[in-house]
Amino acid sequence: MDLVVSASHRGRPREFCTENALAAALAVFWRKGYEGASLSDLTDAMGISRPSLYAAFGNKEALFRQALDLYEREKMAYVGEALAQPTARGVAEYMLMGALERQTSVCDPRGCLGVVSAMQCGDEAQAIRSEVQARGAAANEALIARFERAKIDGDVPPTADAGGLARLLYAVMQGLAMQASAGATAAELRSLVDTALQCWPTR
Amino acid sequence: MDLVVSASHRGRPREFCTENALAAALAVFWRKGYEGASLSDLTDAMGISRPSLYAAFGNKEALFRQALDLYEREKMAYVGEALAQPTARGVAEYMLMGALERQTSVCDPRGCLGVVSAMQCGDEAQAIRSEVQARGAAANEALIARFERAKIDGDVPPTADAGGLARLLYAVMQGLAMQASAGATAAELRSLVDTALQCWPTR
DNA sequence: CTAAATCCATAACGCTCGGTATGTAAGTAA
DNA sequence: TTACTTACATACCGAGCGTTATGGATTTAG
Repeated sequence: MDLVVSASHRGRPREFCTENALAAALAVFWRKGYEGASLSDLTDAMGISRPSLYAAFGNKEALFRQALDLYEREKMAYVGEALAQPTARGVAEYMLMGALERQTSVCDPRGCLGVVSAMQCGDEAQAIRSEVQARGAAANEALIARFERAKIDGDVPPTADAGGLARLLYAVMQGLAMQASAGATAAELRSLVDTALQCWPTR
Repeated sequence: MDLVVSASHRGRPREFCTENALAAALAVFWRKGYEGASLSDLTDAMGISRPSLYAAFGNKEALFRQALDLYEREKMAYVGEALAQPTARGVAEYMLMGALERQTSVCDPRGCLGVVSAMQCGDEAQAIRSEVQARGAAANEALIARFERAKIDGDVPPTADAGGLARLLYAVMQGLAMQASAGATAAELRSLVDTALQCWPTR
């Protein structure tokens, strides 16, 4: 049990940047999903060999989890900002506009890593599926809590269903991601978001 | 080129019912998606051997298409009925209630065969993905046309965006299917649908 | 300079995949 | 019965999967 974690670089130093490699892996998972991304796809995009991948990241599942962390940290930051908006409508606006901006970005893949990976049903990927679904459920819970608070704030009518509003908003965002990855144009996605915001209550 | 299609059963008759076998295959595809369903999964559920499957249905892709036809014919019939409703709100109500009923059925798998299969990204399954997306796009176009007519009927305000309404409704249904296959309870799905209908314009 | 440690490259492992060749059983038509 | 047609059962194919064993290259520690 060697617990020496000293950063003294003994032995040959690695020849690639793990952060860049992880970003490349994220792009592959994002485009193809967890099971759709083969190790050859990953190593090709990362520019490293299979043993290097296993030495640096553990295995495919661990690599995916790290890519998912990076994705949430860098690409889903707007969700946290949305929850901090002062009104329920502001939350919905920030969420939908953030999602629209993300889905119409020209440099990132279409679709949502969480959405595409949560739909994978392979027998072996059940753990991944559960993990992604758990993270989505946590975000949904945060949305519900935010709308509950909005009821107290008088921000939405006290008869409103906070859980229903949260799940509806979440469903629209999931559908937005699906239609984006199905090839909808930016104008079509924008019309979807605009209409959703026109329909959103308590303007 | 033997064009004799006479139903004279020459040779050994097959020992299984193709309709039952196709229904069993549909259940497997529905639960696991196109790529997630292996030939072993399919033959086990259908109770037939691999060569029998290929003789009766062609190959895995052809089998999926036939299962998809069966699915649309038997499980998505409510979409056509929805489009025939007299008002735009009636269309939305019928669509969402039909989807809710489907997703909360106790005898069928959760989720939507189209949704789960459209998210498969494997290199080989691109044709399947395109096929499913094309069918979804056709349904979306029908929805758009229906809401355009609703504008003429004075059913929705003339300033409304028919395309936006159609894509929004479609997105809510996609999100509903996703949350259903992610394990949401019937009550949660019902709250989603109820809230969506409360938000729907021109009540 | 030697020894230990760490990384890279190649190739292989066992497994599952979709699809098929082969031989036999079961039915009809003469 | 005899010939022919069709379906079933078994076993196999080549390819791709995630993972790892092996050996050489490159660095630091003593």
